[in-house]
Amino acid sequence: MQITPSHTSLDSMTLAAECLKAIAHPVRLLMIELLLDHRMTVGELAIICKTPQNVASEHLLKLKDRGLLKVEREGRNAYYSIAEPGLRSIIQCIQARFR
Amino acid sequence: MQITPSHTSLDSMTLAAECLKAIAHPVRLLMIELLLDHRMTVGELAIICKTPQNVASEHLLKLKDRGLLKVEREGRNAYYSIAEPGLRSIIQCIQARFR
DNA sequence: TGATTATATCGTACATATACGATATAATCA
DNA sequence: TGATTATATCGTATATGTACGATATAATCA
Repeated sequence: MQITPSHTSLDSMTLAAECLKAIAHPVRLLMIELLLDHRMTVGELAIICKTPQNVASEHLLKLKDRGLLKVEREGRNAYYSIAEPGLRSIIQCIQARFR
Repeated sequence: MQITPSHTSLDSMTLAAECLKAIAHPVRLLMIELLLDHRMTVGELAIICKTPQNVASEHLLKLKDRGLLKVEREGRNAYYSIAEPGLRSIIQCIQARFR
């Protein structure tokens, strides 16, 4: 009988915690929720989330750096979209609890 | 057609973000995962999570203060258990992605 | 080319989170 | 009662996160 969790257990918890920390911000949650519908530019997200352009950009880069979002550049626009499919189910859980 | 999200949208995102922040820590994630099976004392959780007693206590109090855990005192033991049922589905999503 | 637009980056001030050691509280035991 | 055990709390040093203003980069337009 195993009582003490394996090392991989705490390791995977660390990975999961890093992902959750990236999500755990009101603006970033709203961005993810919006991007689950369709890709959007930094400017669009900034306006909808009522946040300055550079702050929106920093939030999006943070999510991208952790592999949760991806970006496609077209001209001077940057379209962000979901890169991590698992986000949908997590957001669904959160919506089920907080709406 | 509504483009700008309602105030309640950002408000509910703030609530959700606070909950996620509370969860977003390797030790607290592991604690929640363990408590989904059955209640445990501070000391048991501290040993299993390989963390000092006072640190474990602080993590548990943080989760309790946000309504995610509850505590039952019996003698000099404090048994913590899940208070927020929605935790189970969130942890399941995380396990599905990070195991 | 110069102006405008979209996005990214940088430095920084401030807040929050975390871990730690020491100690307090409170129940139980010898 | 005094010692032990389980838990909680406190002060603090350090790290991390966040927002902001200013500015850089890079594409497009007149």
